[in-house]
Amino acid sequence: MSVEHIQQATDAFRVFLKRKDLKVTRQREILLRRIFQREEHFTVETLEEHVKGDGISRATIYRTLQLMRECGLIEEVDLGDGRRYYEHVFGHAPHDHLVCIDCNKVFEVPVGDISDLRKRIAQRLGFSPVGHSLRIEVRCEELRKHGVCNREAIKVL
Amino acid sequence: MSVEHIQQATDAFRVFLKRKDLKVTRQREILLRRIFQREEHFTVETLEEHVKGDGISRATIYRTLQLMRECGLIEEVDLGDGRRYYEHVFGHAPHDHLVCIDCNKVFEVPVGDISDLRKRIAQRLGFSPVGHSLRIEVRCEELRKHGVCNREAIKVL
DNA sequence: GTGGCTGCAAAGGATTTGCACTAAC
DNA sequence: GTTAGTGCAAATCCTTTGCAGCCAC
Repeated sequence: MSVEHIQQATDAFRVFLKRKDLKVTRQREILLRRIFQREEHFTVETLEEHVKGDGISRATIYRTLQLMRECGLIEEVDLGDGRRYYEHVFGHAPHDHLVCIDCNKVFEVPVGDISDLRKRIAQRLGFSPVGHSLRIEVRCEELRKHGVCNREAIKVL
Repeated sequence: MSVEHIQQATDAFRVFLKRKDLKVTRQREILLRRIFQREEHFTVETLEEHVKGDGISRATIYRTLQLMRECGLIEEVDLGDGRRYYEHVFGHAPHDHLVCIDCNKVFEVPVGDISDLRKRIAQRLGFSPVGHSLRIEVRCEELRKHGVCNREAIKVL
């Protein structure tokens, strides 16, 4: 994650907070930095790991993630295992997820053609699309045949 | 839901159970019938409502839904509110969901073009697709402009 | 100083699990 | 009869909330 993107996110969050008469606190700044420094996909649990030692409670993590979502800095991701995953939005192109149900690896694919598709689908019903979440489930052929999968996940959780 | 589809589902479930040396119980048969008779989208909670009086515990519902999922009779649906929804698979064409973030109505749209798309995406990475989940978020223009939405949801939860 | 923020611990809600009893085969 | 299934209640997991003290502004 580039320094500029972290800065961009930090600024956006500060502006958002000010506009809502909310405060820029130590905890909020640290969480934002950690999220944009280290992680692509994360859960509350992994994030808590990564701020261990910074003295930030889980309650604050939940509350802060909520704010960042409202601010549009992070998004919820459905990876199909029931857990709540997030990813930050700056610094990587929008993408969808391909999840292997054999080896559980997660691959990211550019949104590409789905943009047109979702627009067509929404317009057919008279709506304007504002977002989408697409998860494609796949199986490794290698795994099925030889019991191993050598394919590297583009992003491993 | 047509009688033939209920029969088809019942048979499939029985075969599945036998093959795994599991038992065809009163509870499993009732749950299957209720699911295929009445509901398109449902949660454990609504299902529990619909078998009230049949003496089936919540634990059994959870355990049975798990089996039906393995059997391929029902699927989990992501409607984006964190709750776990299911839908049965027989008797209606595969479809995706379009969720209005203004009025919370849910519309179903035929899978159509996404089949090709997901195949292309999966094959680009060397996988075979086995399923997908697509949720498109939209806003009602009417609601935004006039504070009301007269559009009928194709399937309301 | 004021009003929002935080940590803590308790509460909530959904789902899972251990166990003794019951039912399917 | 044997083996799995069920109901119940307890346990677990994740998330939210109430409150007293703390910190940004």
